[in-house]
Amino acid sequence: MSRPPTSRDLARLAGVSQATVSRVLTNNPKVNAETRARVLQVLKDANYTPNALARAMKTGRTDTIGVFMTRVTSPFHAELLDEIGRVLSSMGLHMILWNIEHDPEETIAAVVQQRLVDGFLLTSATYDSTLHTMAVTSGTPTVLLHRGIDGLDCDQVVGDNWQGAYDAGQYLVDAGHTDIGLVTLTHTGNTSRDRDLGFRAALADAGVKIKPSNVVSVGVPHADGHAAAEKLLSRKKPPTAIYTVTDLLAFGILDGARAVGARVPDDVWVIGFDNTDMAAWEAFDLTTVEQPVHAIVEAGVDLLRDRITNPDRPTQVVTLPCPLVIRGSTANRR
Amino acid sequence: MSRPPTSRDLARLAGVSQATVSRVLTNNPKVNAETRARVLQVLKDANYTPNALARAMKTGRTDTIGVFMTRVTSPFHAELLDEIGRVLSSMGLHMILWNIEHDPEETIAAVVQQRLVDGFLLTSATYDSTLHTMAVTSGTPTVLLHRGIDGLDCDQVVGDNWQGAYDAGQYLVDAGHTDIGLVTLTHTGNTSRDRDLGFRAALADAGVKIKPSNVVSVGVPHADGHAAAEKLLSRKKPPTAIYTVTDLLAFGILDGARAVGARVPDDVWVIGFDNTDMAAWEAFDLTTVEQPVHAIVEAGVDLLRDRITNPDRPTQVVTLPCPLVIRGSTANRR
DNA sequence: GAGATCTCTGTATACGTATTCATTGTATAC
DNA sequence: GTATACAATGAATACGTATACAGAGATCTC
Repeated sequence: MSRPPTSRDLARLAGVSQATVSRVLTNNPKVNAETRARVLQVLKDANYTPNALARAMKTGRTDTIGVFMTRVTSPFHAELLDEIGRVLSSMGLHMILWNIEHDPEETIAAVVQQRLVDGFLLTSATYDSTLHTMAVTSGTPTVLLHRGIDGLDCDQVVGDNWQGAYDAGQYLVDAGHTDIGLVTLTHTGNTSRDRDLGFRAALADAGVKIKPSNVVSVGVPHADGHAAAEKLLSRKKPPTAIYTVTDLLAFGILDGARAVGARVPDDVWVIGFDNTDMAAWEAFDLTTVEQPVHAIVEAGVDLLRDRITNPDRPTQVVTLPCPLVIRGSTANRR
Repeated sequence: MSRPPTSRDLARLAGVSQATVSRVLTNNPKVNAETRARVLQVLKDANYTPNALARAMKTGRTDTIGVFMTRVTSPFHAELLDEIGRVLSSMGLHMILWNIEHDPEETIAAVVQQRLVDGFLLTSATYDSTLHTMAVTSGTPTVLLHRGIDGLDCDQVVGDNWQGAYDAGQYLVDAGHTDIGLVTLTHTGNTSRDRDLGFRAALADAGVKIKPSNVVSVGVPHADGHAAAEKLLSRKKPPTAIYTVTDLLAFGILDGARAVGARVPDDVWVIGFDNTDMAAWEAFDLTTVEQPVHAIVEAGVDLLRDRITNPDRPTQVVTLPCPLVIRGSTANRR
């Protein structure tokens, strides 16, 4: 129990060379059926598992994927992480998880160089971070998931945030809303940007002006949505609908509405973005734009594995549709 | 860019032997100050990072901790994971995350043997799983976090679930409740068990009987809490308070109450367990027993690191207090 | 029946680092 | 002045695996 048995130990036990044991382990066809059977039996009896480090050092592959994420406690991110774990595991891959908030830049830079992983999944790329460029220039296979970077020569899988936001805007306009609140994020991801721009485009196309005072830029937490709602809804003439760029903010907005006594959807409609599991809870019953988490992760991991085996193929950007999911936080009242 | 530079490459560049470069890297004092400076300069210029695999193979340490968790999307687990990531990262340790639901038993067994990690943090131990025994008998340093196993010879850090539950029960009894619902979990963790037993003990000590029909056993998801609440509250004479063993179930119960038109706390009080961030949201405003996540993780990682450097010290079980946090889902009405 | 082909196995080596051992040069002691 | 300690470095090796290479039988071809 002190030292795990090595392939050499087992070779001795089976009366063959270490090379033959290794051949059995790697399913090398050039090994006699009887020999293979005998070796397999010995391996099984000894409950042997190859040393992953030695194997990785020799083959250059670790069967491990590095995942960079932020704010795991955010419902959408948790769902994304869960899905990534599920998909990687189903392919026999391990996952090392780094949190962009916690891990200092130099740690990340070191990791990118270290070849600890066969590839990276970046889920939280922002324009003011250098992580994605470090990853890409390191030559390690990398896929941007969920958040993309326009023009970056790197595989990317993103939702069609712009179109989803556009649909949400159109839905509000079609329902007759003209005084509409917009709660956006201050940070610089492509998601929040497109979810902002697409929404504005829909309103502009319909000739609906959005008042500057109806636009609030906030941080990511629930409390910020709460504060934004209080600000918007405690005005003399509050907007009749509020759209925001994440479900988490929408939950905050719903809570803020509760706090100031505004009824949803009677007094104000609320629309979020992500369609997290929680959006379907009675407490929120939130109309929201769905992100196809499963499809995004599936496609992303496929791209990554493909690139690992085929590093020189041209990069690819996959965009997946984000359908509007209508629930009780909005209601056709026209 | 194709092949990362090795210590041997840099040794040549610096005009020293590979051994000297290695000594510089490991802060070996037996190296001349000038030589060290020259080597460091070369390392820096080349932007060199040691190959983690080779280093791990030689030293037997990977600076990586394996974390086993389940249902990352559950709010409490997400918070726990986030905290674990923060603490490990602050100590320069990487984290490999496995999900007990997704990863098959044999994968886990292999991992435990592989020496891929310096130690394990198990956060979801249940009595009907064999994971913890596999980990412990493998000889790899292991700490049980959050969920413990009574009598297991293994370091453990858990909240005082029994006492927290007892306090919650006493609080309800003191407020005059006599018809109390209890929503428990069907699975076999020590957490749900103690949160059940402690609560019952408080009621028993106060001479309050708990009707069998008031006890519902469910699975973990929100929907199960929802269903349980509907069942309990749609009776002719529903209980005046419901206590449950996780916040997630409590959220479901609150939503179920909403669904059947029961007002909280006017018609029914609700108490959860965990004090997740969400419990403080207006939508729930949940009275709940706090789990000291930060302290649990901090203590657990300390124990783990201690055991890694000192494998033979006796095992230790740390129990941390779980205070009751009173919010709007209950109100003193006597 | 001799040469050729094929199947199987063992020997030797490499991955990149940390570390033991031996060696050189320098300083110290007498 | 030699003997000894010490500081600094290089050469060699080991971690455990995968694989190129070579060699030994066995089978086949004509």
